[in-house]
Amino acid sequence: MYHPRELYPSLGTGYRLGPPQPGADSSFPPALAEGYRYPDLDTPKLDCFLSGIEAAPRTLAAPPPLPPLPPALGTEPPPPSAPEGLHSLPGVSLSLENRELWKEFNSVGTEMIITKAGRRMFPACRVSVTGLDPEARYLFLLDVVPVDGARYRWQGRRWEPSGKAEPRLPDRVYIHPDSPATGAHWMRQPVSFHRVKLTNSTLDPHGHLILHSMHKYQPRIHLVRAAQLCSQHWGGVASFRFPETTFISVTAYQNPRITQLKIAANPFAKGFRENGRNEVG
DNA sequence: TCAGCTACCACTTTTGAAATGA
DNA sequence: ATCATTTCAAAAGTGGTAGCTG
Repeated sequence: MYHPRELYPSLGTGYRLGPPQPGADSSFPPALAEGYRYPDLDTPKLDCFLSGIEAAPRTLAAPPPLPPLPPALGTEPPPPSAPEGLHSLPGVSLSLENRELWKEFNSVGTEMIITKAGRRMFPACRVSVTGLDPEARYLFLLDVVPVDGARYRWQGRRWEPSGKAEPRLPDRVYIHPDSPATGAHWMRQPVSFHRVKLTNSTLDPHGHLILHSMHKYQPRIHLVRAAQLCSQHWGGVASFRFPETTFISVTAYQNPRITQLKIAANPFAKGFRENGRNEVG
């Protein structure tokens, strides 16, 4: 048993993404790879946790793009039983563990607070995985991508598009702190991304995922078969997204029903429940 | 003027080191 | 001496809100 946090103390944060290096051994045609970014290994932070591991090559192979994103928040029919995704890892599947909670939020229109210092997502993305090679090593990654090219505005009762989206911000990816770990490790128990933090600070120095406020986003989870964090040759890639995890980023909650749901479901907000801070008497 | 953002507040859970016990 | 459990203070995570800003 190894202890990833000791080996890679910087793991669990997000890293700036950059384009594939020329000459990378991509398994996919350039056209399909377009739009997908990879950890930029030039960042000092990444170099930091790479020290001590083998001198790793600097480019990761490219998975193909994901299918089109779902329709407007809160208006879509119930999602299919399986997440949409693309595989070069045959037999591997992911399921959203806290799907019922996500569906509850999604039925109202999920909002996620973003702050300068970084705010966790609630609900968090928690998935269980099957079909991995128990002996092989894998990386688990999470990123958040814009759903469309619109900015949104809360109009008292619903979210409505309100102009063009802000220019896209630098892509970052969150590397699950257990990465890399064996398939047996990942399949042993659900994989939680509850430590992911979202920020609206474009100059964020902490590696949090940078988003624009009042924009609609979709989290994606990527599973990469690779012995090392920065292995030159990926043994395969599977990318997943769950339509019910779509959300709008805000700096303050707009929909009171979302506030109620957050208070009811998030243990840290217990003080705001009726039998908590607001209790009369 | 006002929508959106920030800092701070009170409250809660989580974390980890120290103390204690077997 | 070692390991497991308990205790407790500090850190971190919540939404509310007043005030600021462009």
